Amino acid sequence: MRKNQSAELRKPEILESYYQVLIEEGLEGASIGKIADRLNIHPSLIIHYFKTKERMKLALVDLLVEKYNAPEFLSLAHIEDNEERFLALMETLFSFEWSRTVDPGVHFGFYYLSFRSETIQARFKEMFKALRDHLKNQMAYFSSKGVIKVQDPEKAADIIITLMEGLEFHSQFLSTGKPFQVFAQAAKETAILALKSGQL
Amino acid sequence: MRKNQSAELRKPEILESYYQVLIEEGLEGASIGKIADRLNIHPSLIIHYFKTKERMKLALVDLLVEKYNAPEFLSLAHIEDNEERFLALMETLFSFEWSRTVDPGVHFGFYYLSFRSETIQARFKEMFKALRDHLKNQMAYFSSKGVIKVQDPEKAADIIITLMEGLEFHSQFLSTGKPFQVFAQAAKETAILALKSGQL
DNA sequence: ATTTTAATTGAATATACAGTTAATAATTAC
DNA sequence: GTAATTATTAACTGTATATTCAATTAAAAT
Repeated sequence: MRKNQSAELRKPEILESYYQVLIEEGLEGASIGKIADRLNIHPSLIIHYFKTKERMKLALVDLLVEKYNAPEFLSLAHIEDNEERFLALMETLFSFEWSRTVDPGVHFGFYYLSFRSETIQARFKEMFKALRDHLKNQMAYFSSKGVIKVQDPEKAADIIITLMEGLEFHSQFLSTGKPFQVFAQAAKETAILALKSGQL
Repeated sequence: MRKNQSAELRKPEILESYYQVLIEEGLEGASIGKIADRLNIHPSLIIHYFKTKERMKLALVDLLVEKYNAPEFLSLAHIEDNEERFLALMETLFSFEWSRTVDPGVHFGFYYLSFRSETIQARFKEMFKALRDHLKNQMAYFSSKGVIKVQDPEKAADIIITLMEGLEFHSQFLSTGKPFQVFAQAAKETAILALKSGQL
C-alpha cells in the first residue's frame, strides 16, 4: 500500500534478510516467502526488485564477495618493522575474526553451488584471485626484505590460502572441543615455516 | 508388477542412481522422480525401500563414507624401507586418484548439509576421525624410526588432512588450468617439510 | 494540480515435490 | 498347493514453491 522505502534501501534489506534465513535454514529452506515474512513484506515485492530468485542469489554472492574482499583487516601499513608486519599479517589471516567475516555455513553453501553454476564459480574465483594477488605482492616484498625466502610468490600465496581454507574445514570436521585458535596456531606456524624454508 | 529384483539389489541400485543424479543436478535437482526415472521404476518404489528421502540421504552418506574410509589405497605394507613407505604414503594422500574417490561436488554438497544436520555431521566427523587416527599412528611410527620428527602425532595428522582438504579447495577455486598434480606437489612438500621440521 | 513513476499488496496459477494408500503380480515358505 | 510375503505400479493428496498480473497507494516530476 504505502510507499515508504526506496529501492536503494529495500534491496539491501532483502539481501540481509536472505542472508539471515540462509544462516538459519540453509539453501533448501530459504524460500522467498520466508525472506519476505521476516521483513513483513509481500513475496511479490522481492520478485519485483530482483526479477528472479536466481538473480537475487547472485546479488547476495556479490555482496558477500565484496564483504570478504574489503581488506580493512589487511591494512597493516602502520607497522614499520618488516618482520613484525609479516607476523601480524599471518596472525590476521589465521584469525577467528577473519574466518568469520561471512557465516561459514553460508559461504560453504555458495561454494557448493559453484560446482554447478559457472557464474557463481567465476565470482569466487575472482575473489580468491584478488586475495592471492595481494598475498603474492606481499610475499614478494617480504622476500626481497629477507623476512622470508620464496622464489615463487604465487605458489607461496597459494599455500597460505590452502592452509587457511583447510583450517576452515578442520574447524568444521576435526575440531574436538578445543578453541579455534589452538589449531589455527599450528596452521599459521606451518605457513610461516614453509615461507621461511626456501622451499617455495 | 513383476518382482524381479530383491531388496539387496534394489537398494544399492537406487543409491547409485541417486549419486549419479546428484553429480549431474545437485542436491536441489535430485528428486525422487528423477532418481526413479533413471532406473525406469516407479517413484513409490523408492519410498517403499527407504521410507523417506531423508533416510535415503543418510544411507548414501553412509555408503560414501564407507567408500572413502576403505583404505585399499593406504595399504603400503609391501614397501620395506621406512623412508620410502613414508614418501609413498604422502604421495597417495595428495594424489588425484585419492581426491576423486568420491565426486568432489557431491562430497561438498554433503559437507554443506552437515552444517544443518547433526546426523550427517557426526558421520563425517567419524570418517575424518578414522583417517586422523590412522595417520596419527603412522606418524608416531615414522617419528620413532627417525623418518620424521614430531612430538604431537595428532597435530601432525591434522596438518596433513588440513593440507589435503585445502588442496581440494584450491583445485576448485584457485587452479588456473594447470593440472591438479602441480599444486598437489607443493602441498605435499609443505606437509613433508612440516613433518620433518620438528615443529609439530 | 495533474501526470508519471515506483512501492506495495492481493489473488491466482502452474508446477514440482514427497509421501499415502490400495491394488496387482510374482516369489518364497509351508 | 495354498498362504504369506514382498516387489512393483497406479492413482491420488496436500503442500510449498516461484512467478504473474492487475490493482492500489504514495511520492516525485511536471
